[in-house]
Amino acid sequence: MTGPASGLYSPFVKSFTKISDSAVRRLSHYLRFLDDVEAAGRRTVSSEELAARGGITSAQVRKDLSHFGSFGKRGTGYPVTLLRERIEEILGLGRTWRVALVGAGKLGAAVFHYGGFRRQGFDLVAVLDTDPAKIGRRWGDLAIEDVADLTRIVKKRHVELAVVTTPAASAQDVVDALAGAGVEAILNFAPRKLVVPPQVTLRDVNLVMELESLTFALTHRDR
Amino acid sequence: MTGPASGLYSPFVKSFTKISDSAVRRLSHYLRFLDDVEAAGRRTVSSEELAARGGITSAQVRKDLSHFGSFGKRGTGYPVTLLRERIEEILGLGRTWRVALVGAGKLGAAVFHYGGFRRQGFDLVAVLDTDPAKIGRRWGDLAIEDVADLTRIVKKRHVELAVVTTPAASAQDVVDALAGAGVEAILNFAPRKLVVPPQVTLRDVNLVMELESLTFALTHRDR
DNA sequence: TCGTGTGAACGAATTCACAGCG
DNA sequence: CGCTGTGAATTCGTTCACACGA
Repeated sequence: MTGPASGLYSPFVKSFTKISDSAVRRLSHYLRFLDDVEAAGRRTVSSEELAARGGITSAQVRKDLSHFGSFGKRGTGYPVTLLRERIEEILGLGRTWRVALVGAGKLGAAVFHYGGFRRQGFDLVAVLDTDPAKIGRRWGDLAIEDVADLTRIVKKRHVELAVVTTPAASAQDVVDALAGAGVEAILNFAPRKLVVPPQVTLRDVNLVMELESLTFALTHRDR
Repeated sequence: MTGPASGLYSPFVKSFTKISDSAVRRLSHYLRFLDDVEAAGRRTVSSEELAARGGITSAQVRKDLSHFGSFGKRGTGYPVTLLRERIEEILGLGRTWRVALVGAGKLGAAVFHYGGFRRQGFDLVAVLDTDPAKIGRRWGDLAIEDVADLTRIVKKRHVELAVVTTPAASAQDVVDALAGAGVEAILNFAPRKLVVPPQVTLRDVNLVMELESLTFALTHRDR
């Protein structure tokens, strides 16, 4: 996909190495809005409308999208369906991703049951835990398997992406195993700073950090 | 830095309205590292060490801290305990915060059982749900209560902060009620863009968005 | 005319580099 | 000497403002 115009779905002639994190998040935003708008039967949408949600300006929307091509029509706006497809493609959602969930506790269960998961192209192919009481139990059409078999399972099922919901203490061991087995990206919910080799993309979600950013805001806002 | 030495615990003569979000997150980072270092019995720590975790430079660390005063000693580094206390104070952790949890599903349970919660000054004073089968059930020393009583409960118990783990469909109603009852900050896990009045600070955690930022990275990294 | 696409201007955040203090 | 604290330089992200095409 990255080279000069091979056919069809390859408009990415530039390398996008400099797209900021916040810009990527905004693309996710636009995507969700486009889903709504499309469901409502609208055919086109303006940058102004895309911006209306969340403190984004229309110029920002246009700039974001212009990094990836020009999808809009002057005087009209953006065609809803096309734009949705293009953003999905940009975000890498034009395919399914094989995901493993490590940690079958309450948080793992919450992730597992979370609807938007499978629907959006994420295919959960394994659930792993260390607890003998949980191993073998069925979650939907998957049986919980032993973390001891992680490497074998990841390799055999070509897991590309993992969600880690283990306790903090075991998280580093788990990501070492995941990285060793070839997993390319990890979403970590364990409240622990993890070290991963450079070829692995890691993202942390940390409840305490989020709460602290709230208490900071409350403490320092001018009243 | 901060103006002419008023006393003791009030070095905040300037308004910190311009501290960036990422800077606040880094403060949380430093705090966690300081906890470790302190537990290990160290007395001082350098900006270089504080930076070592996560792609932060030592200059960044010094700059971050310098916004709030000068806590370090040249040639020596920062005194661990003092710096920890100061960062806690900066983040608003010098007190406890009264928290309500709305949504007693799997995610709510995960948040509830999350250890680092109560330990770090967050005092959970209510758990609410709509499900009659759940209402009345005990979670630890709290009974799950009816969301219909939210306003009364929030007011009576002086809830300042709420964590929303309801399904997407009910999240907006819940935050409307929370905001109406005087809650000042909300951490939202429901996958829905929420509207809150300006005096309420809202933070979203969205699984799909996090996954999309991973698939974007995987799709566009140069191999 | 309307709204995109985009250079140019601006502003915010990070890094550099070094003076100065312990 | 070692390491902080901080202006200056730089990089990065956002907003402005308008030419241009549908």
